Amino acid sequence: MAKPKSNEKRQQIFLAGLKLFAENGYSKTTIKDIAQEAGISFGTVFTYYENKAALFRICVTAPLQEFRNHIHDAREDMASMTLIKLKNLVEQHINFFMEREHYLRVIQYVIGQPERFKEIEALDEFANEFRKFIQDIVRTGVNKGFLPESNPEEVSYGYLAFLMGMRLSFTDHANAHQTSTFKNQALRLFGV
Amino acid sequence: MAKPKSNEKRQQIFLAGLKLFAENGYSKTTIKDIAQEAGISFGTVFTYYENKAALFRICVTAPLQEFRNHIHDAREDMASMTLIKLKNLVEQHINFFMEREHYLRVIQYVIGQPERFKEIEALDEFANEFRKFIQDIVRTGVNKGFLPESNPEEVSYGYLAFLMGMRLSFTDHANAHQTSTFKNQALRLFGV
Amino acid sequence: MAKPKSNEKRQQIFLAGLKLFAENGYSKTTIKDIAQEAGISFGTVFTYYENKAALFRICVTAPLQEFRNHIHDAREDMASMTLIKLKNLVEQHINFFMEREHYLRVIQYVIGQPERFKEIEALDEFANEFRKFIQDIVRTGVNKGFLPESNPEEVSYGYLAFLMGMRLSFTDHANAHQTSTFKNQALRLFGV
Amino acid sequence: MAKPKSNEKRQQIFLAGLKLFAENGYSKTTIKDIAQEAGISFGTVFTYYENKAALFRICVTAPLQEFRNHIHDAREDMASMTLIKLKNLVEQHINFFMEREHYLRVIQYVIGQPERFKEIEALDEFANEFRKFIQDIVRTGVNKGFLPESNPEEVSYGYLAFLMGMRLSFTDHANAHQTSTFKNQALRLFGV
DNA sequence: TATGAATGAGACTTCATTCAT
DNA sequence: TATGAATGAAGTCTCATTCAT
Repeated sequence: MAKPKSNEKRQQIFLAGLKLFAENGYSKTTIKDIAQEAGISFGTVFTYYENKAALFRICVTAPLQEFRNHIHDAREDMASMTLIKLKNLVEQHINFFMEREHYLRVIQYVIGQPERFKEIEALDEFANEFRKFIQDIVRTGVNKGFLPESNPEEVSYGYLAFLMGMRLSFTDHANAHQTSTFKNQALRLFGV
Repeated sequence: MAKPKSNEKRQQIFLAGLKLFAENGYSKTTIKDIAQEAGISFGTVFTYYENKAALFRICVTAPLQEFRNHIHDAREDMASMTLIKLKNLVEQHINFFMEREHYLRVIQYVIGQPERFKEIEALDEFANEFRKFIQDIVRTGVNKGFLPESNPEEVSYGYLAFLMGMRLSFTDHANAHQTSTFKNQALRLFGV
Repeated sequence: MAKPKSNEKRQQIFLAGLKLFAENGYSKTTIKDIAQEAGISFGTVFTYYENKAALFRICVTAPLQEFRNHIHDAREDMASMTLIKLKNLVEQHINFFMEREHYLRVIQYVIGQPERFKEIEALDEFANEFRKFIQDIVRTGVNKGFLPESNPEEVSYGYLAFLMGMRLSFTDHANAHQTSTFKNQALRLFGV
Repeated sequence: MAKPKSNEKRQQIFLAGLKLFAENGYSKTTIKDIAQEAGISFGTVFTYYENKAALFRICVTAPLQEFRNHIHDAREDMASMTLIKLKNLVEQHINFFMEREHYLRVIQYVIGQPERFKEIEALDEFANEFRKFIQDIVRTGVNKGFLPESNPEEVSYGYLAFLMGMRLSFTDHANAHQTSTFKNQALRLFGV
């Protein structure tokens, strides 16, 4: 039989893992910690996930779908893209990446160990998809005239670099650094 | 008389630690791994560094001085800053950050766990210093007229974010991604 | 439901620790040795005791209660104390100390390193209590006339010294040395 | 060639070892500690003693000669033994044992591990010699009439037990406990 | 399904010993 | 002879995983 089990508990474990892996890295995070965070006994973790590595893999790959949905929603609107819409999109991206500090760290963890984690392929695929999307926007914007002449690939790499680096550019975790600090700069990468 | 402690060996251990901490994180990296990378016996590591945490601390803080020197050299030239000089500086920064993949990963590791690593203060201090430097450039550039009107603080945050994120924006470790891919985008953050 | 922690196993570890700490001292005794003696895996020791020092602490302090009970039982009889009863008590003490060779050695180990082991306070307290008890007996005996005039404090120190030293006065571990060898001498310390 | 070397340094190491082995036991005491106490480099210890065990062996056996001399001096006087002389002798013994707290602990350490230390034979031999001496005194005293009828063997065991235990009967290391506290009790063991 | 006692691989670290200087 | 850098055996302890309950 598949996995009837309690999906609620499975989700609790997942969220606990996501949080703790992000905060402490893979090795420092223990199954016991995760169980405690999820409010269950550590033995139960193994009821829902084969082992620690399997849980980590899920924690890395599962959230990508959320990112993807974010992109696809906007992609349908490509034909009707305007500068106003781009500005809104950039704001959404910044909020999205700023809020996912934990998850970004997990991703960085995996990028840094490509041989160790095969999940990197899923990340790679997502990054390609995201850059393609940005390149489409640039081309559309240039064609429509609301963006200056640009190298789409350069913009896509630069914009992703910017988003990935935002949360690393300040060490304090106070929420003093608002989206607004970064929004103007992000738009400059589009030449606006 | 016995052989004195060899600074060469100390440096070998340091470089091995820097590389492996960056690649695998703190916990996954073992003293044995470091010793092997450095071509010595694991016991020798303890001849040169009190313990693993002390070695890590050095790996985090020692390179900062190099960064600092980089900045200070340019700072003396502030009065004679021109667009050409800024372009050269940006190119240097990009090369510098792109080459220090290992070290950047260590820094990210520490930023991500501020409670765990007190060395973060040294990082904080450096980041402040770096941003101040960028803000000076922006003000100078605006005054001299080779940069458009800008918010110096925003530029400094955005530029640091960009530099920190560059190496995370692509997962393949091929050296296909040259400085040139990022240089134009970096300059855009200055409004150029 | 899982198996609850077994008090039996806890006791096995305790006894193994008591024996081996006594025979080999603290540092020479390894957790592995203790586990082997207790017939368990070394990891299990840490299920029942936080660490080696904690186990040692228990090995030092727990048996004191047994000593105390021994004393208190007799203390209730103080009013009806006679020479016959004193002789029985001394015989009990000698048997008790002779049988606890292991434990005495642990105590000696702690006494010898007062800065290292704070448990020494519990030992101190017990020693005071024991000497007080002996002093009561001496006073009672002198009052009742079955003991000659004596300095109660001197007797109490001498008697405790004698009991502590018995097991160190012969190096062979044969059981040739019976209680009887020491009983007459112990009574002489009471002036009998 | 034998061992010309510096006898002074050899002696320094010996004294340092005696002190530290006594204070901390065998395992806890490191060669580095001993070297530091002796004011030399730890490598030099190996110039004078083959290894740690060899140094320990010397620390256990060498002082026995001093004990022996103490006894032999008195033995020559056996014919002229009197109660006065016995009292003096007992006082000397008590002082001697009270002062050698460290060394007594080393001896206890060896007694407790008879299989580990072959030096125990030297200890055994000394203990036999000492008890024989005490037995001679008892017999002489009984013959001369200044001691009551006694079992010489019992007295010798009891007296040695008392001397060995004295320093263990109080945990504080203050010098409040003078010889006098124990002298009367020691004499009681002789029936005086 | 949920629990946690039992296990042992593997990490960090200490320290006796060797040996080049 | 004196030194201390280099080494690795061995100890303590953590923690992923198994499995009986």
